[in-house]
Amino acid sequence: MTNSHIMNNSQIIRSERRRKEHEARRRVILKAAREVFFHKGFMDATVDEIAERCRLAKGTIYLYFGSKEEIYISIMAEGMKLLGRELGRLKDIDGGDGMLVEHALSAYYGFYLKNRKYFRIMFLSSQPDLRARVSDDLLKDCMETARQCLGIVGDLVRKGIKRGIYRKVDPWAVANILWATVNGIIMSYEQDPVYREEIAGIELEKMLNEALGLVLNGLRAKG
Amino acid sequence: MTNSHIMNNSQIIRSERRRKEHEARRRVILKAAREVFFHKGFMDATVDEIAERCRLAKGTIYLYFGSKEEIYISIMAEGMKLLGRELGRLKDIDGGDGMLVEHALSAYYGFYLKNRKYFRIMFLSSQPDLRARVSDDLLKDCMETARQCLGIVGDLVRKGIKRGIYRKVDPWAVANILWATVNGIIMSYEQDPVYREEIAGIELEKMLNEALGLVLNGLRAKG
DNA sequence: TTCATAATATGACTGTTGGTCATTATATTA
DNA sequence: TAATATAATGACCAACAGTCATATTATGAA
Repeated sequence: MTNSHIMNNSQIIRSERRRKEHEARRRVILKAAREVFFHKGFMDATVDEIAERCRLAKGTIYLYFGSKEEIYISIMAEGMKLLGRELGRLKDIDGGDGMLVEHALSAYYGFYLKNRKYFRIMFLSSQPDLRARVSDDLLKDCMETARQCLGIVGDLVRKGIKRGIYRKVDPWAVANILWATVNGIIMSYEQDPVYREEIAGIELEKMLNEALGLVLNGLRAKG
Repeated sequence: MTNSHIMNNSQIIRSERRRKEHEARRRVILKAAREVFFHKGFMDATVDEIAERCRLAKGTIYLYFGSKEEIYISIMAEGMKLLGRELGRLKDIDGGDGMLVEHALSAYYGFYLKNRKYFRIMFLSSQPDLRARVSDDLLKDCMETARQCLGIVGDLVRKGIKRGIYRKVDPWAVANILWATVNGIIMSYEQDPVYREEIAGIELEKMLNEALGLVLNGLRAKG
């Protein structure tokens, strides 16, 4: 008696292969989508162009993703994981040179320079009408990655407090504030680089450093 | 001999009336658009619905605005002028109580509570594909208003430096940093209030206060 | 008042695009 | 080899931004 729910060995192998093929297709689609979205932005990109670029029919795309928005946010999820890996390297920084949060900012800024385009997605992802067309699972996944990134920054702050470099603050709150500050400044500059330089008259890197300086000054334990 | 370029008195009066009627129509359209955009967001709103709401034909809308995006950003421009007026009240605060930047944050937060929806537009307006469909004049107008708002904050910082409350910093840079910080934090919370509370576990107002506290601590002259 | 002309408004129409689904092609298993 | 399950296709549909030929209204002269 064979129960339809129980698979034999070769069936397991096969279904495993299926899963991998499915993953591979997904990646192929995402690669094409990344190129198109990075080049055109969400609004001007079309699913047809993504399909064309990876030589699949449009219908096939929708076998792998629920909506244009779902593809878009999946790319953001990728980007956040990339950032997470970069920040992960900071885990065993010990702050012996008195620098802790500085390394986090530096890593984040480095990531920005190499992966500017992901930030556009991040900023657009705050729009509720876009989020409405993205699955809860994917959104949760993004949030979890964000939480991990924030956790790394928070740990650095915690380390600094233990070492007496920083005042006794809520590391978690400070991590969130640092994160938001940097994003806010980057958003200001993304807004429109031309006008922005006119308005602020200060280069992004200098502005970030000034901001960090200010916050750090407030953060540092009084000598 | 009458030159077609020269108008007599009644013609001038009439053309003046025309101009006012044109302005009035614009306002009517903007009011309807604001309602629709605030309710549905940019992507889910339709120009047809805006037209319906102000009882005009769609074609008429396009006599007054160049694109859906132009309407959207016009609403943002309105919002920024509103904010400018709120901040304008701070101009003759003298800081006798040792509070300067605090008032700016308080005013900005108050504006946010009353006019949340404008922030969604602000965050979306950083997308280049959207900006591409907005006239340069309108974008310049927005930037000018932003500059004025920042100027007010910058003046408060300058005042604080003169009074010896704050360290000698670049008031303009600090104004930009404060502005960006608050926007960054608000964006974090707009991202998704539910998840965000889960992640940060801290209320927006508390977070803003902590951020201000940190920055102010770095800003304050050492007693 | 009447008619000609200019200014303004209209909504049917067009092209584009996100998403669907009946059909076709391919792989698997008996 | 035939039957069945799985995956891919692209013609099709509905929705929507934006257009433009036509209709309506206001203006000014006679």
